[in-house]
Amino acid sequence: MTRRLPRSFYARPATEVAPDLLGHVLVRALPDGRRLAARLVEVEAYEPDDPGSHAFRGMTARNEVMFGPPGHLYVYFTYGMHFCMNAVTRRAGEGSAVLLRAGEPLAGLDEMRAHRGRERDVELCSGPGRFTQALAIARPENGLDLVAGDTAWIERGAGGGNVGIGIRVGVHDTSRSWRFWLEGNPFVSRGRPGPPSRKPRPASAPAPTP
DNA sequence: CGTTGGATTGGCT
DNA sequence: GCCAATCCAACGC
Repeated sequence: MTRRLPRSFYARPATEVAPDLLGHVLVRALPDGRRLAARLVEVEAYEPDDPGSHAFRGMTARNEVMFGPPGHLYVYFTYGMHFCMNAVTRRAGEGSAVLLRAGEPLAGLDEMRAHRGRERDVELCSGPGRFTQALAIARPENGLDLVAGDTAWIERGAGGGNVGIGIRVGVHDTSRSWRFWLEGNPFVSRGRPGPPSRKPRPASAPAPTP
């Protein structure tokens, strides 16, 4: 039996691949042979013709992996200090991917703690920048093959759980609710959007005075 | 060529 | 809740 997700899994629209990835397990093999693993609990889809996507304005040196064949890892650098990782979807030339935003640590937690400089489990992989740091994924890992490579891959997991759906973090587009997470999972990132967290107060009521 | 702000995080008010 | 950190891609002139 094969545990690794095949190329065909990724060769679909990102909006289909993204929710299907929840519950599967991202495995990272370090150069020294040690393995780290985390269950995917939060992802976001980025499609062609999607103004929120890096691929929207065409291929550049930065996003060229997004336009390559599916099942590869697209890693980019942002805010001058963080890396984010995506699984490339659709067919070569189409420019689409799924951002891996958060994971539940399963194996190699001590390595993750060392990479992160943090102790608590919930601070290891709960956020796109944290996730890449915990798994030691950066510029050199951009473009690696998740299907045929031996550096990182995604294995079938238990899946399951209710899937929460909301707008993507940092993308001001309320018409595309392409953020997916495992409802109630404590390892989901602190991303602001999703369901409204505060009840509206009557307009006539006085503002709360703390 | 200069400016702007980002698919973020962590620390401080 | 607010904001600095710190690089660089995208865009305007």
